[in-house]
Amino acid sequence: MKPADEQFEYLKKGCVEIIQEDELKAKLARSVKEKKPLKVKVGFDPTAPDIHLGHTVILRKMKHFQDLGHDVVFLIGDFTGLIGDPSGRSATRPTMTREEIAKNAETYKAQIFKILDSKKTIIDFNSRWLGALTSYQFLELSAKYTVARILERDDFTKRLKTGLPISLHEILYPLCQGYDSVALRADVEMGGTDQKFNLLVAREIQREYGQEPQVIITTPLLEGLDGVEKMSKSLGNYVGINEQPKEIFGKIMSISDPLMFKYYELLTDIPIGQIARCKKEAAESKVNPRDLKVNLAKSIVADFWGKAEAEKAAEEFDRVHKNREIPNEDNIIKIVIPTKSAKTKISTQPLKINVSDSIQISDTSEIDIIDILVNNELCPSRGEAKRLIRQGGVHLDGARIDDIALKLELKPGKEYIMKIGKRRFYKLIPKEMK
RNA sequence: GGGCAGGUACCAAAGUGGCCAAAUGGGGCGGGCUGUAAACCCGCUGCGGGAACGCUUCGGAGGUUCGAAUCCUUCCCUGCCCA
Repeated sequence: MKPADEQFEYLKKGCVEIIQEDELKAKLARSVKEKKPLKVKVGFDPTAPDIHLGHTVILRKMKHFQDLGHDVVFLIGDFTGLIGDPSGRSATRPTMTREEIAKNAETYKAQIFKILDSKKTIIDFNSRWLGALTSYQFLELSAKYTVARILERDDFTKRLKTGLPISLHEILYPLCQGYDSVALRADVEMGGTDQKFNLLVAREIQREYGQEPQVIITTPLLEGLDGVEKMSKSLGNYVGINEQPKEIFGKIMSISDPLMFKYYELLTDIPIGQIARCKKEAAESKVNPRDLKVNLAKSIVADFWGKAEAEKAAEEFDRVHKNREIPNEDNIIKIVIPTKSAKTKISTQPLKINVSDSIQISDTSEIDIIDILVNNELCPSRGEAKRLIRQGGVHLDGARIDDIALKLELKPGKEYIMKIGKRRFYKLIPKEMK
């Protein structure tokens, strides 16, 4: 094990706040002396098994603890998730079954080990102890804190002021999270800066239960693609780490220039000094910001998919967006269009084929363009399909389609490339049916 | 328990008997432009038919009316004040 002060410096990098620094130093020193690893707790919501770049900031920090030989607990808040997170709006959470939770946990595992060490990570569920509390014990827990102190929370105060509802169970949320730390005997808990309140409550709760309070470490919140809100799945401004390379690449390319530098800081290992230099050169037009963004996108894709995939994604992006060409074969979704030869007599009944092949067969081999769009779920409704065509968003083999009543005559054996919008490509494959 | 204010489309928010499929903003989508899926500009944004039109929408259920998001009854939900 490394000396305590060395560990401290390593861990401090990239954190927003450590409460208290001295306590962490003391804990590290004791850990070295007694050869006993620290227990580091980080909680995750069971309902969002899509890990995105925002999560990776803290996952990287967890990895650092692992590298230093400490025990990292990846805590899935299946109990707290059920009672609802106060930061969520008013939407009632659907009750999750045990199976769903287990399934989400598996999804987590499949993703987090792209960053964390699977051998060293302890995965736990807080329903294990919170679910086991008797109502008597639960009351006991709620007696440890006061309403006024809970309402100090900025989030609650705001809601109170603006007249938004706060449910009782939301008030209990921080207490439950605090009890997690008691149950785990956590030495350290990490979370985003938005978690600071909950993390602090946990310290109090631990004291109440006669434990040494945990050190809390907050990590920066990553802004989402919009550059305004924090990255979250529900806001749709996120990049999932399980997304396809070209998707990750494209999403990164869509961020604004100022945001790009923040991402450089939080999502790459490039030293701060070098980032500052790039920023300066971009401002002086010595470097094309686009190139910097390409490098960032490549670096992020490479983290999850490797260098080769990153290069491929970059080439693909250029092909489609810079040069306006047709994407690589692998990135075109293939749609089989059933047709029939004009001679064959056929009933007007739609044939039962595979779901994706649900085109209705017409009496001639002509097919309405709108049918193709709607029946294959490329558009949610006929109205929208028409709108799309009217606005010039549909191309077939490079030619813009401008007639909403257009009937296509697709010949079996040939293939057609259909483009919807700027970046959706489909290959239509007519197939003769008996 | 009493009083008051509210519940409108994906979200926020106008609309208080016909001109309301419902202003506006955000979001989303399409087009243009661009180093970019950025910024900016333009357009579209309930469903169905090519438009005229029809159908389903304004918390739920009933009712008044030729006609209701708008009026009445009742129920559910939210906030504030009083107890």
